[in-house]
Amino acid sequence: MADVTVTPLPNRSAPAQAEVNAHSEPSWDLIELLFFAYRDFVSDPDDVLAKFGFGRAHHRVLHFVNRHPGIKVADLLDVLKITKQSLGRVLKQLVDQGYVVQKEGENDRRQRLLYVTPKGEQLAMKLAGLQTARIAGALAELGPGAHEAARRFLVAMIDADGRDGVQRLIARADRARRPRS
Amino acid sequence: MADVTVTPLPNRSAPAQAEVNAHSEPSWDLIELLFFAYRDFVSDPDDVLAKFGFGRAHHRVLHFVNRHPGIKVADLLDVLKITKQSLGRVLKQLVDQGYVVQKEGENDRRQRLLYVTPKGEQLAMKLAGLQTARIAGALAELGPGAHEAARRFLVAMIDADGRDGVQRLIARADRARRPRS
DNA sequence: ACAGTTACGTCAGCCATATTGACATATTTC
DNA sequence: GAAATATGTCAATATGGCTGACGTAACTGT
Repeated sequence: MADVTVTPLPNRSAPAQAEVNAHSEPSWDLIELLFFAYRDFVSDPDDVLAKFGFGRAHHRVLHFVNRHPGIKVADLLDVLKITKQSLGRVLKQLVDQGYVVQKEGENDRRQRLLYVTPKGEQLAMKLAGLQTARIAGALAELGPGAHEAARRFLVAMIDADGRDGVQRLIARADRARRPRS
Repeated sequence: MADVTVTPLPNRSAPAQAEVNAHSEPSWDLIELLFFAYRDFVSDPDDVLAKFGFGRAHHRVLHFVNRHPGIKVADLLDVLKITKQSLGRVLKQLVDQGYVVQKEGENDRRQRLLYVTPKGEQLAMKLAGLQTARIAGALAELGPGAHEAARRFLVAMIDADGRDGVQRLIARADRARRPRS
């Protein structure tokens, strides 16, 4: 595919964009900015986690357990899109070291519902704080409405069929962590 | 590295709570949306790459060599922030299989300047096309100005000290790939 | 009540990608 | 000519994915 045709496209940093599609010039700027932004975004937590002997995998598990107290193992697997074997390794470490606890489900005693301990919550919140600081710094540089613009862009970047699920997940988590508000 | 000191923070959630480093409620929505959006963003190329026996590492190398014809190995290492040993493995595969070629530097014959072959360019453009399609689809759902808003947000998310370098990199690449415009 | 399904765990092995550290080889620079 | 630079390579190690197979407890439906 793709003759790399030289389309002049005087797309300076001005507003009013070109309608880009697969046949036209790639969106080099956003492709690369996503790469760099995401790399830096995860680097802050990485540094802290390294001191605990943890990695990114632990972060993701801890994060979603913190956000979804009582989440089922199966649901966590679904969110992370990894196998139970992969999850098992990091989850075991988090449990053994007292960051996460497992409780039997009340209705269904096969389930191992996951909760963060106070120690786990502390770490999770610390990591979230780092990422929030970066986000807040970025949004502060931009005008009001930047938060909403970023949110809408990111939502639109998610697979169409997973989009609603993700948004429901986020909304549900907001309620879960704020039981009596 | 920041004592995690208490910071009272009248937290209406359950027991013994939350010390956010960033003295405010975490930006849960953007934190999670970045995770999901980026995961889907890289999944399209991943699927194609798998058919070639390549992975994400190959994609990154191919991408930046394509964008920066004649890039020095040292500069590529700097952009990717990996070690030369890590680069060496994937680069060797790309060279052996005819996606990338190395040429001696004219001024400095120690350098091995990197270029994509036509075959390499074709693959790089195919992958960029997939990511561009996703981006274009997202931007099309949002109003005009969404591209610029996304660009500014992502730039602001990059480490302050790397930001200028990244933007110069992108601008330079735009010129490099468009020699006779 | 029993068969089948579900939720979860675990053992074993493989692969990709990253790391550190040491060393080798040209080549350029001072 | 010595030192610094650009690159390559060998070896060992860690992390975090994967597949496949198997096990066990608990729920579900006829």
